[in-house]
Amino acid sequence: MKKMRVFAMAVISRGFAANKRGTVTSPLSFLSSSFHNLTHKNMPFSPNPRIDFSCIHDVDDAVFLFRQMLRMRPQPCVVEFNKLLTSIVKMKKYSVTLNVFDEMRQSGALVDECTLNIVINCYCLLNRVDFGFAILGSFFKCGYKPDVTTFNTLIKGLFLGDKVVEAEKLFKKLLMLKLCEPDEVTILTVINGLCKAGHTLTAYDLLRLFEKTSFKPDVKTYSTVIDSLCKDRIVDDALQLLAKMIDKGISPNIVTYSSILQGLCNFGRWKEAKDLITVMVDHKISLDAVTFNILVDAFCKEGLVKEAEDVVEIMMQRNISPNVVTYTTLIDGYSLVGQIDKARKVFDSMPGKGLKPCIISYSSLINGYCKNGKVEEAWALFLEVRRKGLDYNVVTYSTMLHGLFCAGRCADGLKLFKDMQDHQLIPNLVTYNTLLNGLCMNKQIVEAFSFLHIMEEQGVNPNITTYSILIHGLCKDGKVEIARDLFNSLPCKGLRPNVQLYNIIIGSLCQEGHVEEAKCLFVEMEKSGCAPDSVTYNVCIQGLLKRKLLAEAKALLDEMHKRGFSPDSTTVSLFLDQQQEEGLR
DNA sequence: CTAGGGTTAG
Repeated sequence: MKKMRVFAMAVISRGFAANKRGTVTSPLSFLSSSFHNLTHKNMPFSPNPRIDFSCIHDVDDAVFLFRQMLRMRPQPCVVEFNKLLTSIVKMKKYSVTLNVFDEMRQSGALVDECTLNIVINCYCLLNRVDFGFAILGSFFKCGYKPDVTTFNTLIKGLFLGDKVVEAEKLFKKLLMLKLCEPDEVTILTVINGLCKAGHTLTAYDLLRLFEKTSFKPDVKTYSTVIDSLCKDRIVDDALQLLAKMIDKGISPNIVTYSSILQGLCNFGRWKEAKDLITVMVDHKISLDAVTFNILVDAFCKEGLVKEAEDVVEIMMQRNISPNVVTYTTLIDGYSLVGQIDKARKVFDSMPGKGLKPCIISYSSLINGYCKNGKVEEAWALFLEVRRKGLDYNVVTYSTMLHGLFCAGRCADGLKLFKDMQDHQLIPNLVTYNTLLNGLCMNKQIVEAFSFLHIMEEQGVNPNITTYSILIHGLCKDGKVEIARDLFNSLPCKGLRPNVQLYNIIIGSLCQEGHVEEAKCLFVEMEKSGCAPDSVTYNVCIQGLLKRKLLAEAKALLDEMHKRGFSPDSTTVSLFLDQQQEEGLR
């Protein structure tokens, strides 16, 4: 039935575009018009039918309409086909778009530069920029020239595929060989690509370079770099760049301000954040849902859920509806502070507000249950995802994996890991670290090391966390010697130990009685610019006390106090035990 | 609404 409706609407809009004024014309009036007018678009059955795309609601509608278009005589022009392809791209069904394109070619329908650019974009979004480049051949075959859109899309595709160097090369080639005239999208694509690849400072330099040329970066480009600087924790540089863009006469918009706001909030610079909001209001930039969600998130991350709720309240007072992201952020916030019942309540309240929990809402609540030791509830939710027809992502799986291992359910964890790959989801670094940690916690060190090799084979590079997990596992298993060797091998792998790792290894060395070596490492970590934290002092003192080295422990305790740290409860009770023993003697 | 672009959640 639905298909019929789609077709009928398409035909109706095709047929009667003419005579909108409704004037009555003499039956003979055509005699007075020229032949040119007879064939013009005012005729009832125009040679270029216009298609009504508003009837497309899902991908099936689009494909159905496409098949109808192929059969129409005269056939709709290429522009109409391009509109159709675009509608499928907007639904993120890139493979379907490519299939439709194939059918177009097989049926002999015309394609133009736009069509080919749409196809290249699909390949890029499917992470197959190589096929995108292959389409360049079609351009030449059809007698078309790739244009600035083509190159912008290919550059984006290279960045998406992590081919940063190649992307830069293509951009340079574009300039040197004058393949096309770069525009503001080109600049943004390159700068954004660099930022997202972690080369914020390169992007920053390039931006400053562009300022001096005729390629003027626009507000989007500035905003991208500002956002990246904020995420790289260099908020002050972001603020400077903000001042510079204003200097150049480019007005920051809501996006620019939101990025800065997020940067300030995330680093606890609340006062400045408040001032920024005042500036925004002065500039008549009204806060939108995204801005409010940033504030909700910032409060939640600080554990200030009450304040986060207040922000939501203010949002509603200002007639800005909290959305799925807002509530998902709250779920995450409540989960973080252990108020899992409140998290659940927020989750359950969503449908009543006309909002459907998305996969991230589920992941957040699953995470909340796992972190609060309620793995059964987490598992029930995990299964519900499938029933609701939502697609799992890597995070959902990694979260559930973490929960299962924490509950000691190793076999289930391994099964889930396999299940994830059966669902075509590719484990990332976080997944592997979760898996390794789970195995190590459950004393399956050998198994963990075998997965270390698998991850390397899969092209997932272990980071310092990966090795910290393994070293921790070895230490807990009493294999301090092997742990130390692995620790010493890290610099060769280009990895620098962090505080957490030093704490693990120093703590284990102390416990095993290698106090001298632990002390050496303590000195070494300070020399390498890695400042000891309160955990470092606690594990060291605890190790010394267990070895009955009371005097040395006391000396370290003094130093700890001088640095503004306090001993934890374990350290304190160990001290008391020791002093009691001393007193008894 | 014929093609390519920046910001929010785990």
